[in-house]
Amino acid sequence: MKVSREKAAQTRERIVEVAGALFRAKGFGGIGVADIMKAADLTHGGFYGHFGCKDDLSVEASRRALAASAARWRSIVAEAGDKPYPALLEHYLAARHRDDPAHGCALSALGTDAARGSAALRGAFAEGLQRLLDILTDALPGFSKPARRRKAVAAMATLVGAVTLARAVGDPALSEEILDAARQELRTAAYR
Amino acid sequence: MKVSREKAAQTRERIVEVAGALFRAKGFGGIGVADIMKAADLTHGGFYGHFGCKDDLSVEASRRALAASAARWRSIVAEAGDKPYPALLEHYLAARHRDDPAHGCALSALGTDAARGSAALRGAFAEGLQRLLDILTDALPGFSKPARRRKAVAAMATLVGAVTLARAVGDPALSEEILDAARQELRTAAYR
DNA sequence: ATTATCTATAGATCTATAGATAATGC
DNA sequence: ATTATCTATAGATCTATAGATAATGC
Repeated sequence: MKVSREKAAQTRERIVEVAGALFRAKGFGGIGVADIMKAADLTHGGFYGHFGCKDDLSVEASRRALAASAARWRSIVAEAGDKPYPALLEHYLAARHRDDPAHGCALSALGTDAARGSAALRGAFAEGLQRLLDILTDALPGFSKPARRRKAVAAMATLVGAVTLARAVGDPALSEEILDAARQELRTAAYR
Repeated sequence: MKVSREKAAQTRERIVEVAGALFRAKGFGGIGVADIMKAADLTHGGFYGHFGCKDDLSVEASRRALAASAARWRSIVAEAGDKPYPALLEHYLAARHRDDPAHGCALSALGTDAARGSAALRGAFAEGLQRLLDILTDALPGFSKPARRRKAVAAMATLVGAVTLARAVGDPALSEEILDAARQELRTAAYR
């Protein structure tokens, strides 16, 4: 059942795409190669024609997911006019984002998992984080460039921590409170 | 090889303690019941005399770890004199904390894992978080009680996000930058 | 002829259980 | 007699590989 070279490249893309969502939803260890391949309508054994091992896919899927987040952020900035920063906050701290980790930011979906991952994986996270920080630094109002960079780094920590905690606690009221508090404090810190 | 009832209670404590460290270091799925028992100098089969299933241990170990963090925070506040808030920041955002997840805060060691856990596990995380927020709210200077609570929630998100990201990125310079930025921004926001 | 995909399986690991063992405590 | 712990194992799952199959592309 061989397919064309072009189709094979598309198959590979599909594996990366599907894996990105499943990893974010269930963690790197929470989903197996066989189930990823099944979700991509392929058989288990075919995987190793595309990737050397599961970790290689983890790295590539993380890279892809973080690059997709950066692209989304850029389009939000482009559409937000003169107040891109609050627009990014609303986007990241939305209940929609909290409730759909599979299609959201890999930092808040896989942050603590990545810390235990390979050097290659952590490299992908560092690279992806830097690109998000670049966008956030440019989106912040006023201040000098170093001050905006510092504010961007701290804001990124707040965003990731808030969504992580909002997902980790069962209590819906507490979950809302976390997102609200982060939104309000970040906005105040930037526009005081 | 039966032991006394008292010894058995101590055995159970030891399992919870050892599991708390191993879960924080390797994630809930990253360490098995057999290895936890081996680390506690016991055999695999003995586990099920103390706990119904692995998830029960996850819940109890998380509860214990978060309660230990709260106790540590209280002693830091008690020793910090009139500036407890900066003392808590220094403690949490220290390189020592980042580099030793096994004995640090469960929120930044297991945050994204907890989000995928059972309702009982997420309940334990919510309860543990509330106790840390109580301490942080009391430690914050000035403002009204509701404003301090809001600042505490946002600060907690920043702390957890910063340590999570500092661990997730391979790059040591970026890791330091994250901790420094969080420290500086949080202190400024409280004492301006 | 090459190669993308599939079938089948080896080998490791993980949770949970059953039954045996031996020390405690009525 | 009770029970904390141990030995042994069932059953499921997971990564990775080997070899077969069938469509592509020289």
